[in-house]
Amino acid sequence: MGSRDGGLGVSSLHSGRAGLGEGSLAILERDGEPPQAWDPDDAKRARGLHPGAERLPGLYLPCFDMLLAEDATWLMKAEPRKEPEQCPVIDSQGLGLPPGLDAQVEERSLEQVQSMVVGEVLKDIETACKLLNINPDPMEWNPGNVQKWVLWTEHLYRLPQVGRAFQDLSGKDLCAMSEDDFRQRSLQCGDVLYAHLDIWKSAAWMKERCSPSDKLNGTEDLWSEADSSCSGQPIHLWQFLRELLLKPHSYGRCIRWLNKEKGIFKIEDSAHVARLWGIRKNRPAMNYDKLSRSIRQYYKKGIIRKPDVSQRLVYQFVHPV
DNA sequence: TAGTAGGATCGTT
DNA sequence: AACGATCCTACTA
Repeated sequence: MGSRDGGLGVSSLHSGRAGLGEGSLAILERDGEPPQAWDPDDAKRARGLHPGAERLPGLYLPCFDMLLAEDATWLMKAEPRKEPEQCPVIDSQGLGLPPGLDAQVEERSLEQVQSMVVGEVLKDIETACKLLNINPDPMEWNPGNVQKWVLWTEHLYRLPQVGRAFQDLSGKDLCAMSEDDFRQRSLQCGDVLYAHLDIWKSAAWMKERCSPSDKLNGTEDLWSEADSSCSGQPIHLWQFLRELLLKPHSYGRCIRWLNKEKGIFKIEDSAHVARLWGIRKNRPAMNYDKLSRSIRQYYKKGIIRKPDVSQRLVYQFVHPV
């Protein structure tokens, strides 16, 4: 699968920008804010479905252009294709550099941003794999994995519920579906799910390119951990909570540190955390009542306790990292 | 009303 | 046996 068009529908990847913009890239766009609630108009604007509508200034990053780069060493020398002036972070105006140098500085800075962005995307996928216990490559998913991924994405980005629209589909089926197929199954968020799946497909495609021969490549580390955890032991609740806490830009809306050094955290959205745990454990009936009972079992095991000053929905890891 | 605490029981690994 | 899910009663903010 060495060619660009090899097997994963790469030619469709450019439509994936919307997913990036609403997901992992949100950290760059919104400075640490967690993903925003789904808004059909936003989604359509970002996807350019309204040709006349302006894109929000600085929101577009040519991530997928980079994922498509011929050279797998793109992390070091990816070439920006267009619109560098739209980069949200870089502003070399006013540095007083000559025009040529100015453009070079801008390009180098853009490369750094691109590397950061792709790195974040890969880390997010790695975390999701760990939390969901699924393979990073959608082609490997069984129908249960697909269902998990759909549910997870739906809850993480607060999309409208798709119900059983994607039931009984394998990962291969899913990957073979067009954007229109997605829309037919879910009118409201089929296109957004399609965009998110595109990101996963691209990441798996990159992994395919970078391994197994290129072990020294920087992206390899990102995946090896995910691989080991996917095939490993069932995750414990306290590990699950810790994973969520380590990704504040994705999960900060439902759980966050109050004092990371002391291991004190607060569950901001008890129902949401319980739902995510339920998805992870294939327990649709999971709720906070049951989840909190499990947390309380940790008291006597010395894993989690209530802080000295007890507060509602606030717990403390006995042994902070 | 929602969260807290902990006993009891059951299923899975 | 460990772990967590489920159901329960009593209590609390």
